[in-house]
Amino acid sequence: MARGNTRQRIQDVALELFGEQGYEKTSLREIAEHLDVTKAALYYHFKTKEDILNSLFESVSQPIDKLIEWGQGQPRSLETKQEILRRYADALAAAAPLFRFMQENQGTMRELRPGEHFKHRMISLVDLLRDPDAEMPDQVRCFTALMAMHAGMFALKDIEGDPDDKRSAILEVAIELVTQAHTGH
Amino acid sequence: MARGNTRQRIQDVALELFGEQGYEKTSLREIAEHLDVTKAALYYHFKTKEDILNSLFESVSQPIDKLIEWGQGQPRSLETKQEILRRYADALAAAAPLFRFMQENQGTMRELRPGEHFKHRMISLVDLLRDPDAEMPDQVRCFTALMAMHAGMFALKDIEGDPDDKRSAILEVAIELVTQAHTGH
Amino acid sequence: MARGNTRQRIQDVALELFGEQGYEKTSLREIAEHLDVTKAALYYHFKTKEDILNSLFESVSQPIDKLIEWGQGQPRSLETKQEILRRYADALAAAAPLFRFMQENQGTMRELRPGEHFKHRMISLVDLLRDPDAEMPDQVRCFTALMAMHAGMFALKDIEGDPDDKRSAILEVAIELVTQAHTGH
Amino acid sequence: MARGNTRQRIQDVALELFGEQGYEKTSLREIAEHLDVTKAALYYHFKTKEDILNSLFESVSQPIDKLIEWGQGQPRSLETKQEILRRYADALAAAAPLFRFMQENQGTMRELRPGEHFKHRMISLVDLLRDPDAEMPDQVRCFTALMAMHAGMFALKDIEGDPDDKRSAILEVAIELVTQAHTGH
DNA sequence: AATGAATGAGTGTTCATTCAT
DNA sequence: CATGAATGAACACTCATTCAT
Repeated sequence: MARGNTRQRIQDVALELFGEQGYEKTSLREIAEHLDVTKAALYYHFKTKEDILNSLFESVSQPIDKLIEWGQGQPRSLETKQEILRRYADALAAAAPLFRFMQENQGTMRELRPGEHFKHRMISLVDLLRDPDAEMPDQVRCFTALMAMHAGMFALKDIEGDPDDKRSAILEVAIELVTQAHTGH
Repeated sequence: MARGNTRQRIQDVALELFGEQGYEKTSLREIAEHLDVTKAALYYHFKTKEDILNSLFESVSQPIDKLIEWGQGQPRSLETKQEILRRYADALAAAAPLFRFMQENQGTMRELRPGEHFKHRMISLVDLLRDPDAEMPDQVRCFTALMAMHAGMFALKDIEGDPDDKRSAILEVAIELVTQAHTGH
Repeated sequence: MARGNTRQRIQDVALELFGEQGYEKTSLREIAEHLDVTKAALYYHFKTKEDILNSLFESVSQPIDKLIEWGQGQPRSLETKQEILRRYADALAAAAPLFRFMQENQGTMRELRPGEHFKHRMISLVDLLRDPDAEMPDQVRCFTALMAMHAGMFALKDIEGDPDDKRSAILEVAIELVTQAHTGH
Repeated sequence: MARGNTRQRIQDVALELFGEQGYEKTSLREIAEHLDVTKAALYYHFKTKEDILNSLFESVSQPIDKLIEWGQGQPRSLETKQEILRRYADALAAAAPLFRFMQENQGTMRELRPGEHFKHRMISLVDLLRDPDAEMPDQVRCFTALMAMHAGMFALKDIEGDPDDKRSAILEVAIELVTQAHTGH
């Protein structure tokens, strides 16, 4: 009945519940019940609750790390910056539930390992977009471009319209912001 | 020893701890210990833990409600929209710790009363800024303007620079976004 | 506004709530709220919660004590026994809520002072009705006569019929039982 | 050390303590201490405190339900009614502690599930004994017959005599009451 | 690969009671 | 005659975690 996919199923259910209710408010009992196994079974697959959370980030970390690596190897041109945003939008869409979770649990993330890592990645990303010698408003534009993508992906439900339209509109605005920052107004 | 300021002190400590550790991870025991009173004393002043949180929002709700009311009484001109952003920036600065808390506990807020209220207020605010018949990217610009102010106020610590500079840069970018949306490119 | 009747009002509300919810499940907070005073006010009028309960029994003790005294001064005739039942029925009706409370809180009563007292009174009453040398079934009849009056007064709600009819029917059955016991079949 | 009998032991101790002190006044801590386990262990076996109580009633419900069912399939003759009382006496004796608990916690029972159930069973039982068209005193006799058995089983400690004698005397009186009701005086 | 049974530390909440004012 | 403020002890319940089987 139960094959070697239990680990994966735990991750799926955990992501779903963490996203719906938050990390703290989701208990291992709940996860276990959703899977129709005992709590102890979870401990066969993961050492702690935090470990389950950590594991969820492993899959999403790699694409972003690669994106950063790629960006660092490119010329700091406008085209590069725009491409970074496009690729980041794809990464966001590919791991939407996890980003949604992070968005809603920023506080919890702050004191967890993956939170630290993610923060560093975000800083690296912003650093690829901004020019450290530019005026403050241009710095803010780059920063805002990323923030807007995060927030927009999930909080735009309250505005009517086709989801794909929204997503491409967000990307358009983000690119515009970075372009303004790059060209200097 | 016991003066009439205990209620206020509870609110102060609660805001501080909720902000630092999140609502769920902050226990009433902790709050009580910080105040050197017993947990039961908290219950003399507030009916539940959630009640403490609710009370924190009462002070911040009024200014925003007034701002919305003011905006609804104004012509939907560019000047009005810019003034709304300026006033909102002030409200944000005046209740910074609470906004920071909300930013980091979005998930928790979602299922609490003040969260619901706040969401409605945000929608009302966006509605004052955007033109419902405009293109999607313009809608996104208005939405982004507000989001940027929220996120920027707290997450900009990782970029060096004078806090006041940052704040005014954020406001500048937000105003710019709304201006673009208003003028139609 | 509040005159010297607060003590009485506390007793009234306490009797009502103790009866509805039981002694243990009724908190002083509840009583105070019903009266629109603070808990502390209750302590001005009564030393403890148990004290409130005790005070409720004072008014009902006297009539029963007098009944017992009266019975002990009478010849142990059938007429006397029947008259005891009649008078007891009146006492029961006069303090119905309190008897109802006792009926439903026998366990709690057992370990409280008034419970002890009441038990002694009941034994004295049975002793007035029964002949200690009679056969066991006759003893049981006398005992049952009293029990029936207690239980019947409150538990007969589930049978349709006029309350007065029920009460007089109960008394009739009780008298019959005691008569059978007295005459020896 | 840990065998599969813990659930049963919890029930045993709970019945004992609920009976001695009442349901409300018995804490889970106490039960746990009597068993030398932690409170949390109780929650492995039962979902709530009320659940422990409910479980105690499961064993006693069945015999009474069967008795009612049996009675409903019999002719409404005097013999049937007498047999019902006899069988009910046996059920009472078999689950004496639980009935004693109910007797002393009528108030608590009133608002609990098993209390509701039990009340319905009692009504069904009385309905098997009484003739709904009979005079009120005859109805009362049937009702009293059952009440007497309940009360008598536990409250007769205060009269000297052999317990078995008492029990059979109670049954005798109960049968007599129902017989009078059936024959019409 | 998983369960059954349990734990220790904690949670939010309620209670009867006290006492200075 | 009463309140405002507080306490200490308890309560039902939940949690992440452990470990023998």
